[in-house]
Amino acid sequence: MDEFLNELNEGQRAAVLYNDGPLLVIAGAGSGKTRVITYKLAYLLQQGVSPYNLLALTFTNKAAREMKSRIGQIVGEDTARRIWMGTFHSVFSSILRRHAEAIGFRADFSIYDAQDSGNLIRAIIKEMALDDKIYKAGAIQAQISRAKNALITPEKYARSAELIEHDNYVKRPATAEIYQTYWNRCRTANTLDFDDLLLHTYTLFKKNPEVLARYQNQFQFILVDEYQDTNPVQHEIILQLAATHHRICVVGDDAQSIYSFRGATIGNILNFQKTYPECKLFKLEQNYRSTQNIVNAANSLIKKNQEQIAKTVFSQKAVGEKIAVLSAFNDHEEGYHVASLIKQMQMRQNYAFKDFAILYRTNAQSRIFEESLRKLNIPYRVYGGLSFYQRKEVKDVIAYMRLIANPQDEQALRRIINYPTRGIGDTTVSKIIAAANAQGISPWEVLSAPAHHQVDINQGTAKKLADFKALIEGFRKDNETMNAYELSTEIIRNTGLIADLNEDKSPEGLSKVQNMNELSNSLYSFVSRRMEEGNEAVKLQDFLAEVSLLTDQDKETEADMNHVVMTTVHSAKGLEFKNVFVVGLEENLFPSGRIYDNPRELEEERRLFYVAVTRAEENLTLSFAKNRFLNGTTTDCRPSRFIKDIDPCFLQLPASFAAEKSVVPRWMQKPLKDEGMAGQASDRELKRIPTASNTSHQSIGNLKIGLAVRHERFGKGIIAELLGDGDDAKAVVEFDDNGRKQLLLKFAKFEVE
DNA sequence: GAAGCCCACATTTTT
DNA sequence: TGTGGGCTTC
Repeated sequence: MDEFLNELNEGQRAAVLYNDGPLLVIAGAGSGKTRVITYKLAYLLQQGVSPYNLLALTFTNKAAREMKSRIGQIVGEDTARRIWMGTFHSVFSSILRRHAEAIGFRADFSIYDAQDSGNLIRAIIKEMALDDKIYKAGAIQAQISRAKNALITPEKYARSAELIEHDNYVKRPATAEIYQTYWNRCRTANTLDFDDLLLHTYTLFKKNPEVLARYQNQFQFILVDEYQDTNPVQHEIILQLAATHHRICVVGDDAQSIYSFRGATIGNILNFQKTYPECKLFKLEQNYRSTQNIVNAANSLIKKNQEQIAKTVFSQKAVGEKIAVLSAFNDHEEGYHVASLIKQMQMRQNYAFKDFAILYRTNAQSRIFEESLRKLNIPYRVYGGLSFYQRKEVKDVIAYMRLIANPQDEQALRRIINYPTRGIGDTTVSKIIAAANAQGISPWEVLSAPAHHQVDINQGTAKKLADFKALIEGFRKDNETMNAYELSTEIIRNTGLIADLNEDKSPEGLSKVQNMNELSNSLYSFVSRRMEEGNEAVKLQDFLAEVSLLTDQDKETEADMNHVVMTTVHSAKGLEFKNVFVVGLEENLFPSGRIYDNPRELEEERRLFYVAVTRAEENLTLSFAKNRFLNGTTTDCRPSRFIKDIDPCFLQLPASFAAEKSVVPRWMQKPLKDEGMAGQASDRELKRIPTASNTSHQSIGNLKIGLAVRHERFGKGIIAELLGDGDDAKAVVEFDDNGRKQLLLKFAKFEVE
């Protein structure tokens, strides 16, 4: 049964077998980190440790789930399921629910997501009559989050000379007061935000030694994944829990620390050996993912950073191809190059579409690649952007659930008190909130008995409030007997939510209905899964506890997907692809233009690029454009310094690509402003051909007259005419439902049916 | 209360 | 360019 240990290399095995004290496992990119973690936990279980005594913290629910299932294959599902494994937030939120009273909350507290926090902060700024041009909600929110991550409560904040000075300096002296108000309001609303889940855990342990002792005793062995991305509170909680036995294993790669903007401190991993002087260090340096060229190029790149733990990552795979560098005249050409290369490699080298990824620094860059891929009929999927759980229609349903579970929830109340419309306007809501604030109670309490709380409203409004209250109370009653799925069905039907959406016949409206159905399905599977696991009554509260901490990353991926993946480098962490295109490698884009000359941030950007480079297994292509349309204007761009950071012996500017460039269809190019610009373009083999406007064509690119297309807004249609060239190229489409429209190809959002 | 208009704004986002 | 928020108007 120990044979799984044979599947490990020497370094991995050593890291798995050592469990007598603190250990730091530095796991280079592609070095089999997950394997080490899963085998270590499996090994401990085999050694007779109870799953109940193991705590494993991951950064996504998905990672936890995958690891559990792999451990399950070695030691059995039942055992694996009992391990305390999950994200910091999910593990500690369940601990907090057990001890909610100790921190002054009730066990049914709700969780504010970033949007809820932002809305509340915006409301507070408004209530305090501060200038929202100076007091930007986002900036205040970030400041509060930073404070919480650094264990600074509002009281501490107000006492910190340094912080006060900082706020005065940035002309936001009221920040401390906003923080305090925000804190109080969360308390009244019986809600915690993401940062609170950690900060209150820390406080719970600090103020209640007997509670801490219980968990110290329970968690005999603690393992933390992605340690390079932990923040100070997380680090402190780990120290608290491991204080008695020091059986703590942290795993990570300092070279892949890319979340400092969210409070992560690379110092946690860099200084781990100082925190625990008796700590053993294990380095996993063999990369099983990428060719030698890619690994060596990545090494040469990361060497430019100062802050790092020395390591020598190596690959024993083939030397492989050199890293291709593509230069494009502009962003559109870059899109075309990448798309046509993908098509070419897919056809000639037998790659599947899912073997390709396009990675960029900012989400906004995806659009042009979408256009280019669509034009070449390449299936793709864009990851990132607005997540499922952040969609309005989904959040609305969840807001009802939250209010039912916890009527004090101010943000949930605000969201739905007048949606669907029931005649309770802003004036009334403001009165209620003002009264609630004045009396230090929740808006729900005021709303429940307006007359008793000095709210001056007319009879009509009072009736409407009473009806709303009755609606929610009715659901609360249902919640006593129904399971989460049944109740959600009631909510969707009886509030008029679905009726409201059904009014909207536009494609957007349809997709909202679909999303609501998807949410309903997810409730159904949640309830059935929990019942299979032996729970009898699966309540709304159970679903909420989980759903508040879910992200799109946690959604199951379709098994039969075969599409090019497009995503930001941040979200690509942990993924791997045979062929990777890292695009937009220009100064002020990657590295971001916002870092100015801050060397720390430059190093983080470089690590980000390192993450991008190390996603590739076989082929890596870097591309940049000389001109790019950014924030509403065309700007000149220079190639990123990061390209020069890679030792040139691993790079290649292949001449063969030059031939491709002349094939760029004119309608994919941006028009050149004048001959001078055209001259600049000539070295890119981009010939300018005088454009005749509105010439009729039989076909442009893959578009032909008579072809069926589907437009995002206008629906299905047939191409009737193709006109013009370059930027002026248009398709005249006869839509089934919307008649004849002339669409500029440059912008047109349609795909070939 | 909803639609329409104007203006400011524009990294990254595992929870 | 595009989006989201706030304000105006009916």
